[in-house]
Amino acid sequence: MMTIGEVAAAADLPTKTVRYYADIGLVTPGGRSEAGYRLYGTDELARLVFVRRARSFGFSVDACRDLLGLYGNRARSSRDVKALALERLAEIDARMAELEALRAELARLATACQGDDRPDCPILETLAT
Amino acid sequence: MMTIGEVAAAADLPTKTVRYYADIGLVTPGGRSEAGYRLYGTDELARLVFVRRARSFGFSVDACRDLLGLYGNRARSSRDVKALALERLAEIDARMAELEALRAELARLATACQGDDRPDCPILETLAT
DNA sequence: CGCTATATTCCAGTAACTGGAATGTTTGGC
DNA sequence: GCCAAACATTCCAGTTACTGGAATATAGCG
Repeated sequence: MMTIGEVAAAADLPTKTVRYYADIGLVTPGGRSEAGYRLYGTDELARLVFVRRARSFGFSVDACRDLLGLYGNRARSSRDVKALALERLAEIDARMAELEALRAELARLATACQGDDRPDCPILETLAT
Repeated sequence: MMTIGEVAAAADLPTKTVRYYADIGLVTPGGRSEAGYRLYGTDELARLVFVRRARSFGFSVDACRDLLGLYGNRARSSRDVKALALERLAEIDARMAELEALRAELARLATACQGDDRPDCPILETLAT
């Protein structure tokens, strides 16, 4: 059994985050010491690492909850996992399209702007009208 | 002079948002009615529209504050405006690169996943190890 | 006058933590 | 055996940019 600091180091997560995950019931400690310290086993460590990876893929904490459920379910179907991944993929695509449009317009404006001492600026003009 | 509802409609912003902008000192009303109602003139309306546009370009509220300062400053240099735009552009680029990498990896995993009744799933395996 | 729409302030919640304070526990050295 | 350092606990507040709702006051119309 590891204390929170040990498991946090092992999972490469801030201690604060591990405590937060415990608070919201995402990854709860295996038990508590007599003094009330959270104690984690290798199971919980694996779950913490799993969550860190899933979060790095941009899955929300709620999606991580779902993924963890599937992770720990031997009777799962890969269909359900794939569905979550495709959902996240769609989110990414939507966001990228949005950013791309924004980027193009902003780049156009920045190019049109002289960027000198004078006050005239197509960027401000566009925002104003 | 317009009441908050009127100016919000004219600026195409929720009333709540206009009040919020007043609270944080981003766009303050020109004055108050005897009863304490916020009153806005065409100047403030223009500023609200300006902020809505800048926000839609993804500028943070703080960046909007800077942009508004330049907008209302006849002695500004377009260099300063352009700098803010380029900064935002760099943010967008960074975010897009991040999303692109994420998307590629996630798409790879999703493709490798059968998505059937069986539990075997390379997505979960990747997250777990 | 009364009804309805609109205004006010204040409080709480969102997402996912992060920082800090006040306090309790464990551990290692001397 | 004691003390200090390191680590743990809980709780509160702050972050971003709003949004929803409650309790209350005002305005405009018939």
